[in-house]
Amino acid sequence: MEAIYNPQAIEATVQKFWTDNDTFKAVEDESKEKFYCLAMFPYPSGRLHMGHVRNYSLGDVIARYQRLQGKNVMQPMGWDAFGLPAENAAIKNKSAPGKWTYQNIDYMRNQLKSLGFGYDWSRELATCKQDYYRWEQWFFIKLYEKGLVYKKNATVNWDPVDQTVLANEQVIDGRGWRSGALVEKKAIPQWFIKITDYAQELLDDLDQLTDWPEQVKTMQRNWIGRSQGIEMTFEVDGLVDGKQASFDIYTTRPDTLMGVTYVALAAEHPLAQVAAKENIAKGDNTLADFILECKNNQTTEADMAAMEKKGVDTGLKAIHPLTGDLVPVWAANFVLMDYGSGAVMSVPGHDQRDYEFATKYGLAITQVISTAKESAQDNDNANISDISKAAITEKGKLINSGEFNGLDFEQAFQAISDKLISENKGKITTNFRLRDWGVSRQRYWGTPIPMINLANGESVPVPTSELPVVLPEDVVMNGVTSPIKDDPEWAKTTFNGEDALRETDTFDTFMESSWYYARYCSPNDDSQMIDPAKANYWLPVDQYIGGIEHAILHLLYSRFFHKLLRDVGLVECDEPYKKLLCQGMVLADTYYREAANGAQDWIAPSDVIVERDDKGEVTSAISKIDGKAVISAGMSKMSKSKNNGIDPQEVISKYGADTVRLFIMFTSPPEQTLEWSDTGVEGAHRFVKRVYKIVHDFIDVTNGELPSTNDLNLNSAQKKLRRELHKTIAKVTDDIGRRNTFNTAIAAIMELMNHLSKAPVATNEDQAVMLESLRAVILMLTPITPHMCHYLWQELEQKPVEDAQWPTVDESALVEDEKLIIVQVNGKLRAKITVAADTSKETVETLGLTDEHVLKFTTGKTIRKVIYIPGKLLNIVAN
RNA sequence: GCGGUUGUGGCGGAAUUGGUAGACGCGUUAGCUUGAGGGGCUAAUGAUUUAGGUCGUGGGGGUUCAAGUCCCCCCAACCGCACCA
Repeated sequence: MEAIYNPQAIEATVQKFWTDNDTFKAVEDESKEKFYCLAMFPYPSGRLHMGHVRNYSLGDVIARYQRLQGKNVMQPMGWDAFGLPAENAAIKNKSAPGKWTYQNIDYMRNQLKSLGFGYDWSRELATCKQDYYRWEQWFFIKLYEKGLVYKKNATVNWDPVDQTVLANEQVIDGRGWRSGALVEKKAIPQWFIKITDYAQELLDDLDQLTDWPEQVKTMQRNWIGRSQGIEMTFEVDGLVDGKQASFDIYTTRPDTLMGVTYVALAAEHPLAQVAAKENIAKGDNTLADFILECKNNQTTEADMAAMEKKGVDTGLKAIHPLTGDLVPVWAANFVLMDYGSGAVMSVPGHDQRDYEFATKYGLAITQVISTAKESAQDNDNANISDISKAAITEKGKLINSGEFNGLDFEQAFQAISDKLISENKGKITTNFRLRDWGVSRQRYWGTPIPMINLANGESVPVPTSELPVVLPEDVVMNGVTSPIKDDPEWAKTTFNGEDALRETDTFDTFMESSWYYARYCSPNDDSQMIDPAKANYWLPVDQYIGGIEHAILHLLYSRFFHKLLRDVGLVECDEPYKKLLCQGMVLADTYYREAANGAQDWIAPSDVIVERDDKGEVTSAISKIDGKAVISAGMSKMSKSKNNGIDPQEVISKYGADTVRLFIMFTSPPEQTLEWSDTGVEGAHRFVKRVYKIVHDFIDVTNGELPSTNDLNLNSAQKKLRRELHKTIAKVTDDIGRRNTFNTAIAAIMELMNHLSKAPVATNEDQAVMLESLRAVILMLTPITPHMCHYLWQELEQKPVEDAQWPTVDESALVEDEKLIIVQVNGKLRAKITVAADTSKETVETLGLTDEHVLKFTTGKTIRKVIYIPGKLLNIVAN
């Protein structure tokens, strides 16, 4: 065994061993408990970034730990290969998205291998390959046949100059990123999947997910947004366009119905459009202009919330369904046609947005709810609700509401809905905030939607015998239009002998990522989407790991897809992911200089030297290149735009993959952000070298002849060391297996190592305890630094560590014969006393009360109370 | 704006059930070691102090014998918001 740790040589050798021996090939085996460990597959963007390294290190640590626990582990890997960046890169490089994607996959696969992740590469898949997406097309048709798919008009971002649809991220400050043109809203026909049919089940089944973070479940609950309310019809006074007109409104606050002073319609609402025409006829263009202006509004919720709330009176009057009063009908930019019915009732007295709107436009504000807060006699009046200053949004008793006065929220809900129902003007409904899933994208690099548009305007599915609808890969991107939309020949087809055109839209890439976890169970099956026997062995995924940014959309779509798969009989369980871990982002220092034009010139952290004072506090930072000062902007997410990305490849070649993995697992708990630190990496490297050295020195000192472990007679120092060892095994097992706090597990191993490096190895007993300890240290580190541990285990045991067993705790080693008791006076630490473990409560109290340090604080005072927490703490209350 | 999260030494973080705040690591300081390496080892390291103590977990209040941990109010930063993945 080499005396000097050489990670490059060890890692290459060990990786070859794993490949040659198919170490991580997973085979169904009913006799063993299975463990399916999955980290979210990457988008093949070119190179791995630290976020990937963190994600996959977490997965690999868990997978290897479970394997040492004796489980039959499957850990697959693949590529989320469709998406927008490939199109952008193809335009930039004048290449085809497919070619770029496959090159990236080849490069990144090698990077993953160099990090030593234990994947079953025989299960690798790429979503852009037709043997994958053909089953997605097949499944979409199944859903169509089940009535879960429909087509409707929906709004997209339209770039009027490039004549193309833009993704939200391609719209910057309301303008197209390439053309700079003001982006418009445009309604085009698109395909939707009825996720709302499953809204209740998606909500209810969150309760089954006991091993998911509470925050993710809360976010999903809020996103699904179940509410109970009333849907009612408002009639329009008089005739509109010569006809009777009405519109529907949903509200969760029917108790405030008597406070409605106006109603608001979306600018695109048909009634607003008609009113605009009628107003023009009367010479008033205000409404028409406003509707035109709203065409340029952004559609994202965040933009909507941020923008100024504006509206225009349509001139129409609606009839209040209970009072019969006429209320003005406004068109407003904050009401969206795509949400609900495209109309809202406005209660400025009890809704803050309505309040601001009414104040701005001089609309009436009526108070119909009185709260306890408001009537409280409180002269400080800091929290008193005052209708003259703001809306009262709390629930309370009804006032100014005629026959409903005095009712509370529940009573009013009941009474008002009863009345509306009896007059046939409304009904109680359950509403979901969740909207159906629009899966159409007007882009090229995605799964072609397997539908055919007939001459008569109808759409029909592609016959399954004609699947897959193949996406051509040998294309040229012009930067604007999708190649399959550009090519008039591609869409041409026939249906029942008649000429017809294929759908040229492609699927949202969330479609592919919604079922890949299931395809991994039978990735090469060319006769079916999923092999139910195999899927039912492996599923659900026992541990899923990914970024918190996927907490809502990906995880919700994928839960939905799983239920769809279940309902066509391909899988049995109700949920795809049993346990979920959401890792935090990876941050790095950021530095910049002011450029001449005032912009920030971002400087890579590797080009910066920081200077410190003698307390270790950072005083300044200078550039390595020119020695001049740079400005520190603190820590931010590693990104191209801030030029603060650390290339995993460079760190691996300098320190080895084991060091990178150890640093990442040690520096932060998994769900927190991780701050990159070069000195921290060096610290991790030092530890790896220490472990290597202690095993090397042990083998050296014992001359390869392992000590006898029978009939040992340990002295107290040896017993103490053994107690430390078994305490560490217990802690590490709990930290990795239950808590997923790898940082504290590693800290505990480091602490043990600090004891071990001071322990003697002179006698057989010394060596026996040391051997037991080193075996445990290697095993406990195997999930984290697998290459070194494989090598050391081979040296020590002449066997592959991957087939070893996780160490077990010897309870008898944990028994302590002495306890440290903390003695407090009035809750403040005053003394520490050591007593035999079986000392009685009375004795400890006497010892505590007569301790000289305690007496200093109790003399002249009366002892009021003595609290004893056995074996831990004694608190004396005296005054 | 809405929803979610986070806030502890010079820094990353620990404290799992309300019971010694600061484990482990980084940095810094001092010492030892001819030391082939991005060295090794030993020790110190929250602030303050009259050296008895006192103060200290984003800020303010509260509950308790005891609060980083529980409750109320506030502040700041970060993530998501349906066409980035």
